[in-house]
Amino acid sequence: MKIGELATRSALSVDAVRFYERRGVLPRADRTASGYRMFTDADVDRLGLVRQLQDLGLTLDEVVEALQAFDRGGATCASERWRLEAVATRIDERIRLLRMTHRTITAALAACDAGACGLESN
Amino acid sequence: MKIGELATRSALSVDAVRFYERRGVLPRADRTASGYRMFTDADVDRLGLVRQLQDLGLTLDEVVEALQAFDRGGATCASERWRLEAVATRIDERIRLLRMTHRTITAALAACDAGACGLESN
DNA sequence: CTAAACCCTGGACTACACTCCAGAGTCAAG
DNA sequence: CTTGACTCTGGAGTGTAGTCCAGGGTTTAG
Repeated sequence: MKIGELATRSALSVDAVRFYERRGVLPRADRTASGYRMFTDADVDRLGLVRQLQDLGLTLDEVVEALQAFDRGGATCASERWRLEAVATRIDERIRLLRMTHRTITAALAACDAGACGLESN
Repeated sequence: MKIGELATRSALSVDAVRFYERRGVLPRADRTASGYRMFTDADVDRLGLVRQLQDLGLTLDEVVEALQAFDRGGATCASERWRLEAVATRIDERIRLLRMTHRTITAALAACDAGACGLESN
C-alpha cells in the first residue's frame, strides 16, 4: 500500500509516517520505480505497537530500541531480553497505577451519587 | 511545607511546581509574610493525581479541567460528571490496550525461551 | 490530455511541558 | 553577622514529537 493508506489505517498523518521512517521507527520502505514508498500490513501492525509503547510513556528513541530488541528476536535474544522484560514490568506498574486512579475517580462519582448532587439539595 | 519539600515529595522540580501553579494545576499557594509559598499534604496528593492523569495521556489543560470537575465535587456535580466518566472510560480503554501489549511482549519472550535463544543453537 | 488526487524532499515552524537563568530577598546554623 | 541553602519573579531557552509548507513529479479517472 502507499503511504496515504498506511497513514489512514494507522490513524496517523502522512507526515508522521515519514517522520517515523526518518527516526528509524519504520524500516526504510521499499520504493516503486517512481519513488513512492510501499508498505505492508506488517507496517500497520508495527505502528500499532509503536502507539502502545508510546502510551506506556516510552520516548520514540526508547520505542525504537524496544522494537529493535523485538526485531532481533531469536538472534541476540538473550542479550535483549531485559529490554522486553523492562517494558513488561513497566506495563504492570502502569496498570497498577491506572487501577488506583480508577478507584479514586469511581469514589468521586459514588460520592456524587450518594447525595452530594444538586438533585434534592437544589 | 515550602516548595522544595513539596517538589522532593512529588518527585518534581521546584520549577515544575511553580509552573503548575501558574497553569492552575495547583491553586495559588498561600504565602508566608516574606512571600514564600506554603503547601500542604493535600498538594502532594494532588500532584500524585496529576501525574496519573498525565500518564493517561491528558494534556495539562485537560488535567486542570478534570481536577476542577473533581474539586467542584457535589456542587455542579451532575454537569461535570461526564468529565470524570470520560476519564474513567479512558482508563479502562488504556488498561485494555496495555494488557494487549503485555501479551504481545510475553509472547515474544516465550518464543525466545522456546528455542530461538542462542543457548543450544549457538 | 487534463484535472484531481496523490506522492516526493528538505527545511522551517509549532505545541507542549517543562527547565534554566539573572538578580534579588530570606532563613537557619555556627 | 556571615555563610550557604533556600526562595522569589519574569522571561528566555530546550527537547520531543510532530506539522506545515514550497516546489515539484506521478497516477488515475473521465
